[in-house]
Amino acid sequence: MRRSRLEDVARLAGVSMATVSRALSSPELVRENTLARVRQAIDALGYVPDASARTLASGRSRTVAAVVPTLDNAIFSHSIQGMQSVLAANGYQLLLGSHDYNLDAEIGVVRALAERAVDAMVLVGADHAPETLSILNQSGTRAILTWSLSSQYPCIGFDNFEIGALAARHLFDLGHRRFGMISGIAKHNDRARLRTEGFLGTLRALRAEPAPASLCEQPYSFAGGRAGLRQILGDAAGRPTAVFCGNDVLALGCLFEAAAMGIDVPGQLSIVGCDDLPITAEISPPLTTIALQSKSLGEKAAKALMVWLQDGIEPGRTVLPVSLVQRGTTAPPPREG
Amino acid sequence: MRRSRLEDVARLAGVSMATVSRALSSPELVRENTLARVRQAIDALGYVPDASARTLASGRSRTVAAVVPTLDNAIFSHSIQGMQSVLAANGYQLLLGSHDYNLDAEIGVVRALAERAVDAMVLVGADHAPETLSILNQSGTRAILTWSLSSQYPCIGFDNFEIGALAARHLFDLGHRRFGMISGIAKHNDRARLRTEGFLGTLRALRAEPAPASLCEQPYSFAGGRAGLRQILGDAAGRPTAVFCGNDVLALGCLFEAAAMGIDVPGQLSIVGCDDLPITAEISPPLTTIALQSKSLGEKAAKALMVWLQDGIEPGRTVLPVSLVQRGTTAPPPREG
DNA sequence: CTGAAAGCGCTAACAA
DNA sequence: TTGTTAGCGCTTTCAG
Repeated sequence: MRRSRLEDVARLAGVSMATVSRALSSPELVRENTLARVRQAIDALGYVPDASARTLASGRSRTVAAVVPTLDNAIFSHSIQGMQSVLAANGYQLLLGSHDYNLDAEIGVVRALAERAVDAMVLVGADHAPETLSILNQSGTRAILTWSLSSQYPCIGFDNFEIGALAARHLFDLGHRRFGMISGIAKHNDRARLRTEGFLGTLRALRAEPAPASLCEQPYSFAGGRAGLRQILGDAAGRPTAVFCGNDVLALGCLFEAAAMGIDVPGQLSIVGCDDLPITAEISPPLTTIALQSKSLGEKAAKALMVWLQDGIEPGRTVLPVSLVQRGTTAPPPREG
Repeated sequence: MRRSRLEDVARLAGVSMATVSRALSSPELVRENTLARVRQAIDALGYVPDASARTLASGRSRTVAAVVPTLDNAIFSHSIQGMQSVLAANGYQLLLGSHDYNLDAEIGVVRALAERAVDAMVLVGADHAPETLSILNQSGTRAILTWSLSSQYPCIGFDNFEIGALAARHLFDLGHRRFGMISGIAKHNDRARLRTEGFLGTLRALRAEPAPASLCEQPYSFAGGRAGLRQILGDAAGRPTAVFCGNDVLALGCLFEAAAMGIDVPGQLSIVGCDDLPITAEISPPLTTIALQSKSLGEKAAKALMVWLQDGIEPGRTVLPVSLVQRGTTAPPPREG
């Protein structure tokens, strides 16, 4: 028993294919009575429309693609979850791709997705291979950048420089003068780069720039945070009293390592993270972090996309607020002794 | 300048459309020389094939859909990440849906996805609305169940009853005799139900079944775990000395609440979780939990799907191993006094 | 090894 | 308000 088609429904309902098509996509154009007959026929046959035919004929796929570095980080899975809800509520589906922080891999993912004739694509960050952009261009796929800000493309994100600056000012104001930073891998990642620049630039202006030995890059994992702390604590001499981590996962790793090393937090060492993952408020001591609201980012990006696709209004540049949440891992530095 | 089509490539290369089509999907059927000319034309025009046309004509979309309760739980985002990698490596794309643990919402999601003419669908659990199954049936979409086991459908998952049993035996063997359980919401969730049954059934056989007051259901969140502990600790009289939580998020919430209440873990209370999230090994005390390997589940499900789609071999019923990892939150019960 | 031609199932003018 | 009809861009027999 083969899958039923529009024609079968039309025959059973005693109307034309066009009417069934309208009943499906613009019911307001069909008389009440006819509509009922069509719906009955659809139920009776268990008719399921074929999206590829619909896409081919209409030129719109009602599908949006999102390409993220990884789903293993809660901030991305949360923002995807937020996007997904909004999209589904508008009858759109989400195609997903990931590239594990590799912009060359991203090219292939974007190409594969562009072939799918998606109506729009969501990318993370402002760093992309030229080829990625040209594929988007040649296939005529609309794109929106998230997490970062851009002057060239529609975007919705955070001021990552300001995030670093916020951390710097908070720690400086507490009285710290010797700083360290554990950044994510900066290559292929403008968010990581800008946070570092914001942190260091602000400290420089305050005449408190850390020594290069107090800076390091680590992969976004607990292990990375642990290794980072060990690395920047190298020599006991100019040892930092405060460290800013590129995100909460690094900060948590750093905190765990401090505990393992018997370093009191925040007594001997202050730690600031970024993202405000739910767990950061629960552990002990709770983590001082910079709140980003990733879920809201996803929802807002999806909403902007819906407006773009449905009303043709291209999204501009939206800057989402960031704020430092002081909790238990920051305090004034220990007295020199 | 409009997007170029197969016909444009054919004209430029001086061959027929059929040859270009073959050059793309079965290059081994085309003479070396011709192939080169076609490839050159493709590059020159920046030709990107249209997947909807290809899908309509061939009946295969090279797209797989996954429907999960939520991406907010790391176990699902990890398994999706695992699936995604395997799929991408085989030239398949992943369409994503979620329903927030609501099986009625799942119907709509599955319908929307089935319309997309996906080649196969991955569902979570064995609990599904009859309508969900009939949509899959009528649209001829192949489906595989994950996380749970089923005798009716291809599946790859865990023996959730055994998970509960494992926790029960571990705690009983440590000497505990008064037990509590904080389950996830069992409605619409066979995993939660079976874990509870495994736990209670095993204790019953050991003549140590907990009182109903020591059992509760909570949403999968830290707040749920906290509320759960407060609830089952109600009366100090028959207060449990050990509690099994439906997953690690609940267990973590439970652990946080115990800390807040000044209850020593594991001195006064033992806690067992399930999932083995990375964080459970890092916090203090580290959580005793049941390891599930969610990423591997996703990869294996995707691989089974690839075999099904490419070689026509329907996957059977795969049971993935589970094992209890004893860490710091379980110990013998306190001495009565 | 290559070409011609018939659809795949649906939408969107245009007509009625 | 409804029907007729011509494609959408590609794959795939079937011939040659």
